[in-house]
Amino acid sequence: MSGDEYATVLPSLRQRRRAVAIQEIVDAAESHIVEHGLHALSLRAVARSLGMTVQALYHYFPNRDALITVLVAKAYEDLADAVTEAVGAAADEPAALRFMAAAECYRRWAITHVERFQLLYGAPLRHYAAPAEGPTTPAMRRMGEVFQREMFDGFTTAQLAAADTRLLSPALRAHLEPLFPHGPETLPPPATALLLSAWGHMHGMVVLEAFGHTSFIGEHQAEIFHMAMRDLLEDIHRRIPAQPVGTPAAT
Amino acid sequence: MSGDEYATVLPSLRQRRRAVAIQEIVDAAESHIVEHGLHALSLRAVARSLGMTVQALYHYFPNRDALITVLVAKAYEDLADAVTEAVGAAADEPAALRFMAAAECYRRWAITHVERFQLLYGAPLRHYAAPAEGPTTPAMRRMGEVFQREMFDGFTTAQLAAADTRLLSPALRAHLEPLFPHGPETLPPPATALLLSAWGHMHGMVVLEAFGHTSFIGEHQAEIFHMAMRDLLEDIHRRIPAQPVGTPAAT
DNA sequence: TGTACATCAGTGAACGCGCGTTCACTGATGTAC
DNA sequence: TGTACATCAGTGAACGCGCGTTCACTGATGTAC
Repeated sequence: MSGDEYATVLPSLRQRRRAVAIQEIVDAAESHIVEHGLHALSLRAVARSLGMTVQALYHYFPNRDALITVLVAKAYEDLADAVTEAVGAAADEPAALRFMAAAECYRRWAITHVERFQLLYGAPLRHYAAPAEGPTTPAMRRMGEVFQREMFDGFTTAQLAAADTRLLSPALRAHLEPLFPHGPETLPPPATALLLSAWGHMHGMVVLEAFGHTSFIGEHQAEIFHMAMRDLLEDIHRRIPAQPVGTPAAT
Repeated sequence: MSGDEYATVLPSLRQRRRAVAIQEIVDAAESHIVEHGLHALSLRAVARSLGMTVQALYHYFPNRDALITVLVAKAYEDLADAVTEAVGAAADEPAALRFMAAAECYRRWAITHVERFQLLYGAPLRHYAAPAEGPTTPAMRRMGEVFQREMFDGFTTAQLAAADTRLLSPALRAHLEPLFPHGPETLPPPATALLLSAWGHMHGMVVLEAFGHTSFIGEHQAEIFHMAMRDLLEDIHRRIPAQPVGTPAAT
């Protein structure tokens, strides 16, 4: 191995400083959002809180939207990480409890990071248009797969394919079919529909609470959410037909 | 009746002009939101589209927030009106269909008026803080009562009070008890919890669709929403115990 | 190892923009007598 | 009915603000020979 090759592997002083600087900018931007609200986010504000001039930021991000794109991506990652970790921490529990842990974590993350949650699920930003990167971001997909796994744990693909969601139109079936490839298997359309409904349910309760529309419930939000999620899981399981005798269930 | 009293009843020319002007300003603001997005709303923009100077607006609204407050209130009213009307149009149908009509209408209004829906349920606006006017605005309450009526149609208060939502903590029961006075009766806490869960479910699916987070489903959003709402109603009814023999059901 | 050149991080100065809000003023509408 | 005054809708001019972005420049870091 020659020195040249080292050069391509070991980052130079400049490269390391650059990485650090980018990290600092992103961190400062997040702190600024948390402290002053999403609407107050601007390149100038970030530069100010770093003790730099605005122009310097243009060495790291070509424009404001590029910074926001990074913030959005990171927020998705952090949320997905939190949910994944919550499920991991409950790995020894039954699937129902793992699902509850994931849901509670989704809620807690949203409540704790309202501003960043807003960044993800509030109204689209001022002039910012997210770069279309396929149906969902990788992080969203990751999180979706966690919920999918815990919600449908113990059911075979055949069972899921037979889940009662009344007449799924053939067109809808065909559309959902390829959406969720998941390891070797595919999530059958009826289960995809149930998953979307469940996501909507969870997300709706969380978004109403996080954005202050259910403040009249006061401190009992957690309890109502918990109850709703437990019922949700139960109702979904009720819509999946029982295991035909002799067929082994998936893990 | 003297002329003086007429004067207090019949609006003067100035008063009529003023009413018209206010109406025009509000309309222009709404059009502007629809055409240029919520983020672009400003007094100057509204004045511009009316061919006025900004300062003139200050004769009608003390500041920007006052205009926004009116827009928010009107959006709530319009949404509640739409839902009420949709239910009215299905007055002859069974309650389940009336509920579906209400839900579909909620969704349709949100999709059709994304920007105004954003005004209500997106992230809170820039520096705007809604004037706290009790737990909910009258319009929200009105809409809530419509959903409540159709969801729980045919069940007695006693039945609703016995709805299965597992252990509602005594504190939560006590908190929910006085929240929804409704005619002579009160909505029992378990039913309130179910109503909130249902609202979250409906709202979540709508908000995800309206803000573009489920675009990968394409044109089948309506079908999935419909299915989810039908299942929701069924599941909620399943959680309300059957009528004890001999007790007449409420209408 | 030293030297010439390229790359990069940062600054100072400036651009043009749209914003909410205030002030002093004019002319029309309304009111008291 | 006419007159004096008060109220109100609107304008012109201006305020100070924060914003994204560009340009020309300096000094430090990296690279080729």
